[in-house]
Amino acid sequence: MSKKTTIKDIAKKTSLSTTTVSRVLNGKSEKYRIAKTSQEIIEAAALELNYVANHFAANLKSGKSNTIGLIIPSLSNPFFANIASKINSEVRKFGYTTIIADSDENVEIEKTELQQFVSRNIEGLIIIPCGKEMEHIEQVYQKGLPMVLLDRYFEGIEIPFVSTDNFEGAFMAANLLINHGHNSILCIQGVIDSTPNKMRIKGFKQAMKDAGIDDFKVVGDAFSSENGYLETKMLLQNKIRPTAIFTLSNTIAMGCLKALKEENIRIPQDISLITFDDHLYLDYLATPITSVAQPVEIICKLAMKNLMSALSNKEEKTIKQVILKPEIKYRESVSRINIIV
Amino acid sequence: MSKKTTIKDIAKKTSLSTTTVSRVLNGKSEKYRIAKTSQEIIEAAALELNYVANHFAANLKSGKSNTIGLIIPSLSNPFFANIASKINSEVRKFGYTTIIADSDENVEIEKTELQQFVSRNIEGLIIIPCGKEMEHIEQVYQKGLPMVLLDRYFEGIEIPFVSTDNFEGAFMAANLLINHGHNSILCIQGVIDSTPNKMRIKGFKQAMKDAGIDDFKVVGDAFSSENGYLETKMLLQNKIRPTAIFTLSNTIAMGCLKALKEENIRIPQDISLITFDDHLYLDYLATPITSVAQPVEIICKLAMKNLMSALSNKEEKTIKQVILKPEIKYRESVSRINIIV
DNA sequence: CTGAAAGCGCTAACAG
DNA sequence: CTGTTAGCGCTTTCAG
Repeated sequence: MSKKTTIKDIAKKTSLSTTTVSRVLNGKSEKYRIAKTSQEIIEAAALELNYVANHFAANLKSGKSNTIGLIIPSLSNPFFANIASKINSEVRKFGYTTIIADSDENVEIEKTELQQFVSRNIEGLIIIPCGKEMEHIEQVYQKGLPMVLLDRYFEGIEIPFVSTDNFEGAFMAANLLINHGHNSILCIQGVIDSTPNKMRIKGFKQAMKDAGIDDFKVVGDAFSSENGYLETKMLLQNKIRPTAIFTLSNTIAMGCLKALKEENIRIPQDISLITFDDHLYLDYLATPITSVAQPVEIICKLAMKNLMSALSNKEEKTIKQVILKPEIKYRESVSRINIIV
Repeated sequence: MSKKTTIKDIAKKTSLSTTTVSRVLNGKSEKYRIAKTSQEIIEAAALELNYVANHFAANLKSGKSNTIGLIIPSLSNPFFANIASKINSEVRKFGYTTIIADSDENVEIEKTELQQFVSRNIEGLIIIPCGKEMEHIEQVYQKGLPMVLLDRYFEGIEIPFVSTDNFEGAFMAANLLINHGHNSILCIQGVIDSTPNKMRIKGFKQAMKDAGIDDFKVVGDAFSSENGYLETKMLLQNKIRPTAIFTLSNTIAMGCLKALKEENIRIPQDISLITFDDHLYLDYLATPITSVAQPVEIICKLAMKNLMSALSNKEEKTIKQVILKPEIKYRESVSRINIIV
């Protein structure tokens, strides 16, 4: 690898000091009233020598990395990939660069990634925690690093977050099922310890309780299609089946669908399905699936706004925890049942 | 933000030199035969003071960033998000960290991201170019930075790449259509200048030519669902319709599906559909869609192997350009037509 | 087994 | 308008 050009090289070539070169190359010519001619020769030299600033050296001195870190649980989950994409373009708008890390739903990896980020002097952090632990995150937050949690958050601590009203979403979904006459419902959940999951379960159970329904079950333990597949497969071993399934994510629904298809169970004739998280593809399925949609676009924008304000006035640690309302997307996957008494 | 602990702090606290501290903290105790006791007090102190290495300072001196850069055209495209996810975990296996950038299918952003990466002293680069230009990429390559192109590449230059035989894939798809009796075919393409797109078009046209079919058309200009949607909408304005559509990506197919659904056109009764790129969801659609599947897993693994070998022996610039065979996933979206003569 | 000293490339006082 | 000087925090000779 050919050695890189440094400002020193440029200084030598132009017979100016490194300071002047640095100033010109950082757009501070105005501020220091540097001669037009100097500017020109420096810029010409930089171009000719193919100069690329050494970000590390600059950061080491200035302490500004101009970088935002984003940790998400899984890029292969379209729900998160979509968020990553949106955050990325938002961040760019503010003149920062994003570096993305994928924790693979694994706390240990999450911890490593977090350390990586800290050691890279990132200026702000957006995290969708994998949700199993929070100490490591809180510790970094307490050090004063601006941070926003997305989607998954932790209760009872002051880290800012932007999320959806998961209780409400699940409550709405369960009630939709109930109102359609369903009274035997299976709920396939995601990561058990994660706040969104807990809230969803709470909302689900509340609806059951309010309607006086006892015949329900909660199974599963991951926001993955494997989980959805396995749980559905197991369910179908029994002769007695619920009338409806409520999956707590997109990905779980996908696995559930696969199992249902393998067993030739039709939606919604044989079983009804409703899921948390919306996605384009849900509209094109054999039976379009009714979903609880989160306002992803808004979540991302708010998170960024939140983070950027923390970035500009660091002292004032305003606690900003926002919870947005979800919305039901009615499609055709929930059938109306006539209750036989 | 509370000041960070440095090795200096640890040195002071332990009454050892920064050199020794650095060595212990970098796992070089063995190599320098450092006393067990010294190791222990240093490690204890590091833990207590909550030490996190400053990556920039380390890199500035050593020149090793331990980082691989990945540039992809769009994280919101599941095909690429999936690749990002796989690359990310492969890279971790080799003890490196990935930083991901999303060019948003925009060459200008791609150029900026590339500069960002270079200035961050990344050690290797995996790029899925947005495909419109290549000079900036080649320039970085010529400087000696290990690099592999994925999926999209450029012909006639020596940068290593791993891709699919796009000609063959499109040729196979077109022939499948032809063998099913289709003789009026619309092809909706992606980014026109990109090599995969060009090769696919070539394969498609070759098949048409071989079969003596004149009634075909190529439209569109982006690997996006909007493109698929718009082109299909426009198509449906005409009274005369093709018997089959061949979309050159997943995302295009999605948009096409949306338009078809809006106009109540059934697949495959009214029109047949085949698409490049496989995806789980294609199996669960109203009509499961036949696709040309790329061996994504293998592509990612090979790319990494390629990159890692370049990383270990930099002198030997072996040119490694590999093209893998795609595979047709037969599903139900292509109907058999009886030709009326 | 340990340490002193010399920078990596850049920026930021301070000083003209 | 420009330059000198002093580091940022770490690693790496070189020298015990």
